[in-house]
Amino acid sequence: MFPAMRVKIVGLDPHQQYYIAMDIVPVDNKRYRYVYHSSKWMVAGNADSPVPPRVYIHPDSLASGDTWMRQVVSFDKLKLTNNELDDQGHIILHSMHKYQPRVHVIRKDFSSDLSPTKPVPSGEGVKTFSFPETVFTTVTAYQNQQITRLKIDRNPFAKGFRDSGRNRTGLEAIMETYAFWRPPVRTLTFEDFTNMQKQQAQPSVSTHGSYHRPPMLKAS
Amino acid sequence: MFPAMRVKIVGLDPHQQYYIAMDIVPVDNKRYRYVYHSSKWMVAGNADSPVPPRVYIHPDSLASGDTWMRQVVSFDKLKLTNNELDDQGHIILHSMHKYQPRVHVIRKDFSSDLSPTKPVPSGEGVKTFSFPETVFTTVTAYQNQQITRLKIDRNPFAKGFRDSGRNRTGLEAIMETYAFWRPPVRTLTFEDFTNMQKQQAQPSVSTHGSYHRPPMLKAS
DNA sequence: ACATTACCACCTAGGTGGAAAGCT
DNA sequence: AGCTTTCCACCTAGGTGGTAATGT
Repeated sequence: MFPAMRVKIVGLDPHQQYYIAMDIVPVDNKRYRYVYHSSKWMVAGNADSPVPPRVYIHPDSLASGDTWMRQVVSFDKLKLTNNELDDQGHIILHSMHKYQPRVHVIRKDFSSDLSPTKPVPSGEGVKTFSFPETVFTTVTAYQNQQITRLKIDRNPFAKGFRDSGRNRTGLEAIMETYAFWRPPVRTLTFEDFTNMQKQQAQPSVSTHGSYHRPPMLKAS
Repeated sequence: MFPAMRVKIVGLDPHQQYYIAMDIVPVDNKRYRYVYHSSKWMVAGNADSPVPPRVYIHPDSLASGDTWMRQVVSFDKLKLTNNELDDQGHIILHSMHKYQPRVHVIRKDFSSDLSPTKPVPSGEGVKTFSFPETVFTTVTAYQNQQITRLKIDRNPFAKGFRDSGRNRTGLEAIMETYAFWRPPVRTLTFEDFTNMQKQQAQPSVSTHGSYHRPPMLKAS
């Protein structure tokens, strides 16, 4: 998944162990198509039947609150597929649907059975964050030349497609629309976990930067 | 370091956490040179002054006994250098000296301060294994065409130097001398850790395969 | 004389979008 | 017609020994 979600976490108990995981949930029950002349995604019927949900457990799991808070937690190894029979542990999504990634912070002593193929448990000891500006629409081929250009310009692995001599003003115009020229780091805030026993903390969530339009994800 | 040391571990407490680490210690106090006409390493004076010892902590650390025992533990990411000012965390060795790798299994509750730059602690809760057939002589350039050929034939990254059409009988002759046509997996055996409280276990060590001659390691 | 370094071509391994073919 | 798959060139990133230059 590119650009990758990156989060910064504060307020964990430094000595407590946590898993961090991501899943991706449908935004609505619709299927979409892209209409060229209006440059918009339009509803094109009801969603396909749901697929078995999967969870991406961050590879640094299990780690202490201290370890998690000292780094930017990046989900750049998370992979998407539209193959419902996938056996590579990738997250399975339908193409041409809208989705929302969620970040879960799971206290170790709470996670009885965290698994890539089971839904993330919920309750005390699990905090879930989602950022509305990270909603995206899945595709198998890009529908919009501006998205393609952004991918090529931002992703080191697409360097071979860069046209260094091309018009830069057009690019700058895109940057005004798509504000992730650097994929932003989001911040997940907890009340001090020490208080959390008595008082159910209300996590506050702040965001840096925003997607004014959903990035498209190409399934591979 | 190629070929990499690979070990199989049995007899750990499945629920106990362990570090696994490797260090490399001098075999003697001598410096060597290779004599072509006799195809032998000869003593060429006393060893250079020792360098600050370093420890390679296996990247899967910390893990449970269960996790360690389920896999072959490979040290293929361990790197050597002759640069005494190295800041990449590589193990520092003198060229043209003889060395012996050691594998350490360290119970978590025993390791007060395991660090890449501190000697491995010793005592109850730490078991150290070494295999005499893994002694090697360090070089900056290979001294022996047979070693070069083995490296090229066995290391996927050296495929570019393979001469697929060359004489195979010569190669087979080498295989009889150097028995690591596949780098062997060594077995580290513990008495059940559950007994270890009362009775100081005497680890028994078994080896599969052997180096009849030391492999040379090229510093990079 | 011999050991070491710097740079190189050549690999492994894997992440990109393009183009053409295939599917529905 | 629109979406998906397959294969490809082109990258990043990094592990090989060879070779020529450089120490010592």
